[in-house]
Amino acid sequence: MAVMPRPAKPLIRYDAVIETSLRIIDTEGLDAFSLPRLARELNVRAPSLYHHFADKAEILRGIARAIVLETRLPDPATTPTWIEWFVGLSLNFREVVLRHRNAAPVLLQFMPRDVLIQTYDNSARVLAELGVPPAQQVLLLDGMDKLTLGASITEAARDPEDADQVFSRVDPDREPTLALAVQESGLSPDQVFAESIRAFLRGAAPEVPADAPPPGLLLRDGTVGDLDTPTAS
Amino acid sequence: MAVMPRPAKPLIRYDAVIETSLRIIDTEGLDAFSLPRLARELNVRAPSLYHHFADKAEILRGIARAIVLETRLPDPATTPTWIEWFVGLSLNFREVVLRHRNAAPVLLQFMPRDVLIQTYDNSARVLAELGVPPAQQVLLLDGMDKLTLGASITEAARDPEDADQVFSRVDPDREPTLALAVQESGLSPDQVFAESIRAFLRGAAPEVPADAPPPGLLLRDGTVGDLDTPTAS
DNA sequence: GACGTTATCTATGCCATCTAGGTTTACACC
DNA sequence: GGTGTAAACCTAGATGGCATAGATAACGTC
Repeated sequence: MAVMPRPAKPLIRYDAVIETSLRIIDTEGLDAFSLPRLARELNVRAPSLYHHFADKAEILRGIARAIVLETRLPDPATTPTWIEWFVGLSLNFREVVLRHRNAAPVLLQFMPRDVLIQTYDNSARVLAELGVPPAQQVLLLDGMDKLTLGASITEAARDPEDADQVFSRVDPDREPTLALAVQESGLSPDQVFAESIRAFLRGAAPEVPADAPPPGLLLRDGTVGDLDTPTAS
Repeated sequence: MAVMPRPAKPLIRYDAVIETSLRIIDTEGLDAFSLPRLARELNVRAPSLYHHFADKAEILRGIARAIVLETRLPDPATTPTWIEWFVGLSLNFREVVLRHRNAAPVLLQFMPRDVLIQTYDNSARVLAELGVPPAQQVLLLDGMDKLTLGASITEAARDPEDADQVFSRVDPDREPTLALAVQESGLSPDQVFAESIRAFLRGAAPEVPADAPPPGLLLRDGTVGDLDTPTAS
């Protein structure tokens, strides 16, 4: 049995590393994800990874990027109004984050700015088409961004046990008003989130008719960004 | 020089541990915070900390709690409307998080539910006083929560270099619409955030007059929760 | 004053990230 | 087709973090 210092074909591919990493995090949790653990999955030794990545952070960056790129843009043809188009986009993003809830801290730390900027520009064009003046577009984009990111990341970080309740562990004795509100509401977290987006858009762009259709022309494809190899920042 | 197994007075106090930890994280970053580093600051050996805390996570929990408890409630007497009272509360929280921006990941992972629940109940009473029906209170509270948390945590995680811009690193060539929007806006992140809260509240509670004063009666003190020792969950 | 409890210590185990340096194969070039 | 250089893996090990085990001395109580 000879040693094995350089294989005929490379054993380590960028995409496979990211995919495998994400699978480990999804199934075993973020704490279980280590370079030895990843290397074992790839039938390779841990230090070999340093030939392809400068450090662990670079792998985590790739993971964050892959997650965000899973987000799909809604089809304007099937969304009745511009508000519902944005609601669909926000719900899609939230769903992607919750699908990889164990990676939420990674996403927070390595949020890929360039990918998001592309989406924002896309959305800014949608708003411009609707007649929203440029200065106001910032408010709408930033607010939706913060609302969506906040909802996705905090819900992902929560105990999955009580993910079906909007507010969990409310004591009716010590917090009677809140307990009553939760009881009366009867909405799921998804519904509350969607309704939050609608409320924000109504309040932030009252001059745009709520039943205006989404302008579908300028959307290029179904994904949030291009899937090329990550551009160096 | 004799060994020193039990001092006349305990060298390690809970509050001092949390304070010192937070100071290290604030000044040197989260990566620099380790038990040996903390112990050195307290003139003590690292394993001694395990006599007061079960593990490192328990210290981090204390840190997260201390941060949230720094948030002060606005004085209803000096806020003209109910909307501005909530804007003030949200701005206060955001300011606290940004003051400890290095601890944002800790805050995300160890968000002290019980403290927040108290604040929500407090806010629910404010809304009830304003005539908002219970079922709608959930939408308002949850939306503000997500907006505030999202804005605070994502802004804290950003590079402080470009914290003065709402969207940073926008390329006018590749993202012309967004670049124009940012240029025309001229608002600081604080202003955009405050305006987002206002927009959301207008959209989510259109039936409450925007100029209604804040009901100040039922607020107990100036802090978000009581400062007692942390209750076991 | 004896004795259990408390709060520190030293020593050590285990595991993670990352670096150093070696070895073999692939590939470009003459 | 031989030869040099770079690519892609390996083993070994340095460093440092979290956590446990067990020893020791002061305190408080009876």
